[in-house]
Amino acid sequence: MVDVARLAGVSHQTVSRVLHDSPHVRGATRERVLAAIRRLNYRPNSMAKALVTGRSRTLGVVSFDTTLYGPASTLFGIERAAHDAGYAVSISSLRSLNRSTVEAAIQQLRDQGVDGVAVIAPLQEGVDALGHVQSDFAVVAVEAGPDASIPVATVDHQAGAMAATRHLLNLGHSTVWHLAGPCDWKEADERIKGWQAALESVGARVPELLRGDWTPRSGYEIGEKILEMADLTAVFVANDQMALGLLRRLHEAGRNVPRDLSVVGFDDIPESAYFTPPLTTIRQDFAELGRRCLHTLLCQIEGKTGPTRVVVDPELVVRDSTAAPRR
Amino acid sequence: MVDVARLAGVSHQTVSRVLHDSPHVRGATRERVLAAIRRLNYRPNSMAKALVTGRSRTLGVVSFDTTLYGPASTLFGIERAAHDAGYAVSISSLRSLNRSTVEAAIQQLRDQGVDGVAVIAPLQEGVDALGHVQSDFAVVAVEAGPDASIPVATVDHQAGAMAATRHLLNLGHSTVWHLAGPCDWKEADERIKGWQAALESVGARVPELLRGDWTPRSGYEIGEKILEMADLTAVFVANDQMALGLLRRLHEAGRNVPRDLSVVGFDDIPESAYFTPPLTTIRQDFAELGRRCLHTLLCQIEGKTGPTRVVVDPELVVRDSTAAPRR
DNA sequence: TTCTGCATTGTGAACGATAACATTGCGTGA
DNA sequence: TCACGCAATGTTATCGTTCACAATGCAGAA
Repeated sequence: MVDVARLAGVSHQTVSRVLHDSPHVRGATRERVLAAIRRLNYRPNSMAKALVTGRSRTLGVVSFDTTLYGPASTLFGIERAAHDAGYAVSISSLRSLNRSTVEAAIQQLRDQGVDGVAVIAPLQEGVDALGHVQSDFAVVAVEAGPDASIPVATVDHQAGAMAATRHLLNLGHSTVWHLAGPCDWKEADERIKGWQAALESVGARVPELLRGDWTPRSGYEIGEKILEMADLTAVFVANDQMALGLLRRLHEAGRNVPRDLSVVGFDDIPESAYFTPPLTTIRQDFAELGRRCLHTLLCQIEGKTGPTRVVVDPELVVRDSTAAPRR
Repeated sequence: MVDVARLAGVSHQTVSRVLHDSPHVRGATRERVLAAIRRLNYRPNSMAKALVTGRSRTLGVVSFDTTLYGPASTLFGIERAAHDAGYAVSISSLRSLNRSTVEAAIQQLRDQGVDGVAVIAPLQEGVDALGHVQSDFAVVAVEAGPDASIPVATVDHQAGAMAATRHLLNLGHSTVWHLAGPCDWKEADERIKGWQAALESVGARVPELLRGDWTPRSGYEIGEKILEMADLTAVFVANDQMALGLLRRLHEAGRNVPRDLSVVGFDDIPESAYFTPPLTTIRQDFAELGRRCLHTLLCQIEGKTGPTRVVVDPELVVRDSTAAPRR
């Protein structure tokens, strides 16, 4: 910067002013400085700037290391929105999600100088950790369920689950079974609640809950059980990967979906439309989630009052895995 | 830091020495300083440190914005390895991959102060951009094909394609068709080369190339063509998603895989084992790729001579989508 | 005793920017 | 004509570190 100043015959402060479009610079001076900047191929040092301003224009994202479609899509949604807002994004992906790992990740990002962090913390344990971050630091939780003590951005899993369940009930199924995600996952809980509420609202029986772990394998294994249940005509599966495993098991057993059994998934991963049969599912708009999440975070950073709770609506996508029950 | 120094009754330099485990500090002094650090909950400011040392211990990853399994897995592989090496990771995901976007992304990360970048640049255009970064900056290209002018880490796509093709030939197919990825992708090119080489090495006819765009949809659409080809008994598809689309189309037309037609994919996405039928495919070890890639990058940063070309071997996973041809 | 040498600690100047305040020069109204 | 105000620019301190070197104290050797 002083080199630029020298070449342009001004002080470094004037260079700084040109860089910030300050109105207190004469046109001719501005031109000279800009020419010098180009000539020397000068690039401002963002770390020096961050040191003095206390803002790095960098955001952190803590995410759960996974090949799951949801978290990865959310991460990219946030990155895109952050980039558009002129923020850089640092990531920290966790091998295991619990209070100490989440706290450590946040601390590490903070030490690194980020202005705020988004935590993709779908597990209850992850949410708990967030209650304890110092309140002078901007944090937003993604997918943290409805009762977190800090700002949250989330898809409305209950609404999605209700839409899925209602769709099956409307087709004429007397009740709907549910293959849920693992216990400690907030999204799994919310989807269970939505499913229950939909059944109860029409007075349908609430069958025993089935538990998977999000993997196709677990869907396949639960398929074993499902094959033995004579009265089962409709299943709402908590994600598309498990639904895939289930479809596979049913196919192996010679059961026809949707004739013998209707299946609805959740997520709408890119593969779902090409399953056998193409899967009826709930689509989540992760890009929108990322945008809204970022907005919340920026409001906190800038000290503005932003939304403390952001909810994105999911959407039912009807394909060929659902039909009226056989009589 | 001066607060800590004052509390411990030493100079800021001594605090710095304690932080760096310098041997020139008396045990008692060290203890006093450490106590002060704990007492004040002092955290070093990494940006101030970066400003003076010129190293930020942060790496950049430029990736192509996508939900594709490969790039996302590679990113996480790199992040994990970087984290273990004590480096933070900043990401910049591109909407479109061409020379100017790649150059801009690298420049932006550089301005941000990263010590080096890994570019996940599977397109020829992306690779071209890398030829022009200043040579004083550490860059490694991931999946950039074999002829790049800078260090490269890549899966051996040719070997993978050869393994897939040979597997089909060994089953007794007289030749193997290939549903390739889009033209400008290096991985697509390499897989084509491997396929051709495998066919030529046994004197088999090299059939007309089929082109998709990695999406399940394109696999489905090419399926239309494939249905009309009477002499086609085996297809090597350049990724699992397209293979899924193809399987779907074949299923709709009543063709049985593998009885009527054998299919091999590439990637081994988590869903592949549960396709109908479970897909024979080529597995890529993205975690290993990330590790090796990071090692190359760190060697450059530290001025050591590291590998200039890293190749990770893929692995054939045989499932149920391949069989001997009907006679 | 006095000097040398090493272990330990301190001092001041970077690093590259912004912030706050100081200075200069010029047009303007009394 | 002269003080005043404002526009344009310059000066100096500061952010929180590390680096290079200076200074101190004490033990052992001459």
